[in-house]
Amino acid sequence: MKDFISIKEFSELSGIETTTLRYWDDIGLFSPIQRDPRNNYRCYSPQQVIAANFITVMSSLDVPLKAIARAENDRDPESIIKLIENQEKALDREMIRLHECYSIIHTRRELINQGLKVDETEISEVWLEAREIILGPPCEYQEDHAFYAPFIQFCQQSKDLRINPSMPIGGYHESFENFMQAPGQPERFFSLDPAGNNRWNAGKYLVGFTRGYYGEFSDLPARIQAYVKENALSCSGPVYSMYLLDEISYKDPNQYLAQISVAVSKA
Amino acid sequence: MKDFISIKEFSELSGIETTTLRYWDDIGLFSPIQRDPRNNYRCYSPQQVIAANFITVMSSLDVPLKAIARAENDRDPESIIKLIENQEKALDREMIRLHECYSIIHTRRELINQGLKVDETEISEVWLEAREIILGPPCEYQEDHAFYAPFIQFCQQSKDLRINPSMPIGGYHESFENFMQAPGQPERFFSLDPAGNNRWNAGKYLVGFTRGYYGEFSDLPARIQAYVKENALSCSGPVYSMYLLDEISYKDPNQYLAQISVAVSKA
DNA sequence: TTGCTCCTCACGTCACGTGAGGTGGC
DNA sequence: TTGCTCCTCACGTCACGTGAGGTGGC
Repeated sequence: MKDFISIKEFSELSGIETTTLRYWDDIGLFSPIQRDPRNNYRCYSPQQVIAANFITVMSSLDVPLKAIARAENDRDPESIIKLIENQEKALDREMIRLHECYSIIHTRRELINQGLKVDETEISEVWLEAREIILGPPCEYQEDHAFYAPFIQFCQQSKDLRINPSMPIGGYHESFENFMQAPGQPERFFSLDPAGNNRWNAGKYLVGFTRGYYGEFSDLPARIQAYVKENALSCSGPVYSMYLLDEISYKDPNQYLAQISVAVSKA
Repeated sequence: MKDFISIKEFSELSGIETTTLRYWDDIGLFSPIQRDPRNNYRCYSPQQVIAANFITVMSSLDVPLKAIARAENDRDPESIIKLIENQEKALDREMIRLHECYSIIHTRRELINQGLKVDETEISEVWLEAREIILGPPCEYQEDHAFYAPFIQFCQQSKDLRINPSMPIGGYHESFENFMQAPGQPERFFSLDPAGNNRWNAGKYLVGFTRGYYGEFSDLPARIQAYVKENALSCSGPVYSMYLLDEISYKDPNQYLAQISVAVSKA
């Protein structure tokens, strides 16, 4: 008896808005099997829900309606298989992308959380776990010693390497002496990246904090040196500087929070 | 020296189109740190690439620019953390959704592939692996015996159960006798779904094919019965009917390809 | 006549993309 | 003057969402 259902019933059955169904009809993507000759109402058959759901799935995967319409237009199995195969590949890529995005924002959140918990005034010796990083090439500074040019180079390079350029970036000095000579001009830049080509080794680090704009560490280097002397430490390894709180978290550059980590051992 | 870079340089550094950068500026989401007073050119600082990349990541995750702008507007760590936390949850859900979509289109593709390889004229005994399914309630037919009403009920129910309604749907008969009495009116509907509440058991099945509209199996039931007699088989278990090729693959209902699987054992 | 569902048509929305026409410094 | 980069402004695009005004059968 009830071979046909109204647009509203079909909408409830399929979960697709009536406006969407009308739009699909307009652009020739998906139409009711007939119109009521009396009042021009759209008449859907219940089984059409199968095709409609398929379109919903493809559309929810960001396949343009035109591409779906093309396949629906020839409507032979080979076209549909091709459409699906392309989408399966796209889905694989999308999964990888989402994992990357997750790791980017998750890392960012962890840094901010750390930044909020930190006691900025204290310098302390702590054990840091290893972290994968991308270590850039040695920075080539111009006469003005500004880090703009090397910073741009590093960003450019990680973009060219198709490495994700959204991971937090920090500065690297090979030795404590080098750091003390020019704290604001790192020898290299690095980026926290699980897909890194290098690693920030686990070990004991002297960790201190300071507020201020990128590369302006105020009296922190002096405070660290004082601590080193007082406790008779030997600063063996590299120095990492990075921002736990930066322009993403604050408008005012004076609030940016830098963390300096110096690899140490008892003298 | 070069503290500022042009919109084009910033675009190349960040990988963001100049049109997008202008749009972000227009809506107050992300602006250059200043304008050149001489010609009103936008002047970006290289470090802005960090914030811009963060916006790109969030935007690529379908966070509305307005939501990003709100967080960017107060720009305190707590707002950013909330924004990220929400997005992490959304990402978890999105991953699950993508897996579901993958399984939906992959299943669909496998059915179509099977449908293309099949010898439609032959009835054969084959071993079928187990499959997870959702088995609907017994169908309640009206006087007209049409399967529209029960079909709608099944769709509605699987929608209410928040089960994915895009998996292929088929018909189920508890016994071969029941199937032979009304091949086109299944006792229940089922849906191929890895998250199913039931299963299509592994075992030996008599499998045959026929072309035609949903529920119209032509002479296939008779051919199956003839085969059963001839080979002295006993049809123990349930009968599953499903469409390998349906309205998603063909315009013409006469081309739809049904597969009937009857559980059998040697008499 | 009233209510109800449906119809078409026009315009709005979101995040840009695409010219059109104009400016400023070499 | 020419070429180049940049500017604003208007309009187009995609997949709808939102009324406005009208129709047909109870």
